[in-house]
Amino acid sequence: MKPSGAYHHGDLERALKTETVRLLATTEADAISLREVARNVGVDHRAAYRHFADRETLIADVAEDGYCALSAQLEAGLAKHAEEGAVHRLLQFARAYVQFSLKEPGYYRAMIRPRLVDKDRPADAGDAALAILEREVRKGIASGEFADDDVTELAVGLWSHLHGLASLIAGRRLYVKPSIAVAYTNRIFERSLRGLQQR
Amino acid sequence: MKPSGAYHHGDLERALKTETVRLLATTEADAISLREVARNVGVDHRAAYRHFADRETLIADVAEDGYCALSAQLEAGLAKHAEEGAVHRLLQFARAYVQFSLKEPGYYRAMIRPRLVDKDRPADAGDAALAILEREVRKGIASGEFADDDVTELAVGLWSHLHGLASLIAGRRLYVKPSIAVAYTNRIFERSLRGLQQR
DNA sequence: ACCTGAACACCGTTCAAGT
DNA sequence: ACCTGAACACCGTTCAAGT
Repeated sequence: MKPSGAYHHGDLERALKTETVRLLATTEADAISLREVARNVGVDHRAAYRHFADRETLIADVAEDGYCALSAQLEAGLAKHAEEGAVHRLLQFARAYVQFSLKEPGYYRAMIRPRLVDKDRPADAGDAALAILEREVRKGIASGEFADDDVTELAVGLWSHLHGLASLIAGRRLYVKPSIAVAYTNRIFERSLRGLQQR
Repeated sequence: MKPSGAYHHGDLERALKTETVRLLATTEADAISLREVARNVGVDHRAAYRHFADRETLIADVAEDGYCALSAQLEAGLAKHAEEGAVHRLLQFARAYVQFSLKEPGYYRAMIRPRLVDKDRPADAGDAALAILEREVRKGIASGEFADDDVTELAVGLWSHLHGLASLIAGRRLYVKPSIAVAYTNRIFERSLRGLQQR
């Protein structure tokens, strides 16, 4: 909190997004207000409109940042398993995804928010993260580990399963002890993955 | 809309829930207000507090009704496949689940809402729907169709996958042409299910 | 029992004005 | 450019009062 009357001097956009993530870590998106975010940053709430079109855009921008961070984590994890087969790499992908959802609940909650409208949106960071998954699935088909089905359909299948698991936990609709959550979800994902394999 | 000044005469609780479902069919939960629901029903917004503790409870009660309706649909579908094996029955389960989410987006949106707190809640209608899935999985293990793993873990795995698929669609984060949505999600679920099978 | 008048402390958002 | 004073039309919720 800053003394009022002073300018924010610095990256207000960054500060507002960071505070939003901080609040989202413990609360759902509809329970936080633009005014509260601005108040906590020490700025009049109308200052936010200089950086974001509206409340929804603020959260959408946070989600975008979150998807970028997730992609980075996914790639970092995969880089450590460069020599492994597709199954191993996808299990690593799942581990990184779930870990991200647990360690960054603020970002994750923004990322899984329902979209209010299906607008003609340009490809976003969420698509980029899904593209990583598609790439790995494609490798698995090329290596003969997976059956030669539609790549997008396979990727969407795995993506939706991870989304389902992590969002049930993030939305408090499924309780899994945090200490075992990664192992638990990985066993489930592993079984799901088995269904893709060549037999 | 009724002329103001008159009593609602009738089941106001039912009327408020029905209107909430109607609004949720096209809008997200945080975009509808208790005042709007009451206004559309032709009643002062404070009348709602006679029936629901607060706005959140209204939506939670709608969700509860939705889970009851879903359970009924699931059982009705399964009843038509009484003689089939567990795999077939679970595919029927998946079809009924996805169909419900598509035909009743208002109920479904209420059902998948994040919980605001993890309170010590009594077993609810959502647990009952999951219990149906557990029962079917148990049958599959008993018949030797599925490997003898932890029943709850297997059921949570399938449940989360259906939830992930249907909620991505309901939340407009995944677009699937409505005409092929059931077939599409069923293929994905079938693959996931394959991972549970004895080999 | 069921409903509302009046009121409170909040929202998101806009416009015109300050530095 | 970046920020705010004043204002508007909304919220959710409570309390005391009407039929």
